[in-house]
Amino acid sequence: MEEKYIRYSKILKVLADPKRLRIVDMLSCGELCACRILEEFNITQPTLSHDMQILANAGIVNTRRDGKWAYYSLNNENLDEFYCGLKTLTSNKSDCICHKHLNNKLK
Amino acid sequence: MEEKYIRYSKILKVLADPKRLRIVDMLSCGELCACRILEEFNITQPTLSHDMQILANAGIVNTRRDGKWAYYSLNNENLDEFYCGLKTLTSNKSDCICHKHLNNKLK
DNA sequence: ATCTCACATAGATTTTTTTCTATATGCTCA
DNA sequence: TGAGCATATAGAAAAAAATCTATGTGAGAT
Repeated sequence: MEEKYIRYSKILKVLADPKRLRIVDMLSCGELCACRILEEFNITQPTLSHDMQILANAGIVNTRRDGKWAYYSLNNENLDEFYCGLKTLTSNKSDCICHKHLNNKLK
Repeated sequence: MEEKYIRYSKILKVLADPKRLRIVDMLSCGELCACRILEEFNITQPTLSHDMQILANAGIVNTRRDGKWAYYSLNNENLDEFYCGLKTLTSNKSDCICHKHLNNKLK
């Protein structure tokens, strides 16, 4: 199996969970503290910690430690690259919104 | 949990498998017969059949039966909607490549 | 220094997913 | 009609993921 399918499927797997998806949505408008995220879910703290690690390992979120608090934010660069690449992968090549966007940028 | 997260995560889960992702890539340039897809993988026929059902149930591929052959193609309408919605979901709202694209189309 | 609070880690259990073998279905052609 | 082929379904086994309880760690406050 080509490496790119494995790479993309790993990120997809990380996003393929309702609560992780909701976490990403919550972070889409800015950084949040772990305790703030936890408030929104009916899960235990270790479960959230585990999920945040999964998101961080996949390069989807950045982690920042401040004293005893942990702050998370989206890694937008990686996310955009992922979306673009995924769309390219599964679109009829040479007619990709991603390419159009990049081309516009280059003009 | 809001319904939209569940809905998107179901589709993400379906795509979160290297071989299914590769199948989608193979189909991105046109319809293929099941037997043609099977040639590319080291899996048994029932495994492929199962995966194609998963892809079809998620609305990612269309199925067409012709005699004893099964043909599959991408459901591009659903896929585009999915990409767009996912990007919107996880992007800082009001600054979405998807919106820009749609706006351009409308002009 | 020690207590508390926020978070991380370990380990176990349950649930879900993958993928196989065996078999059924249903079409086509001699 | 019956043989052969492509695909689907059933059921089981194995692998992976989710999520809990218990406990560890490290920072800040008293």
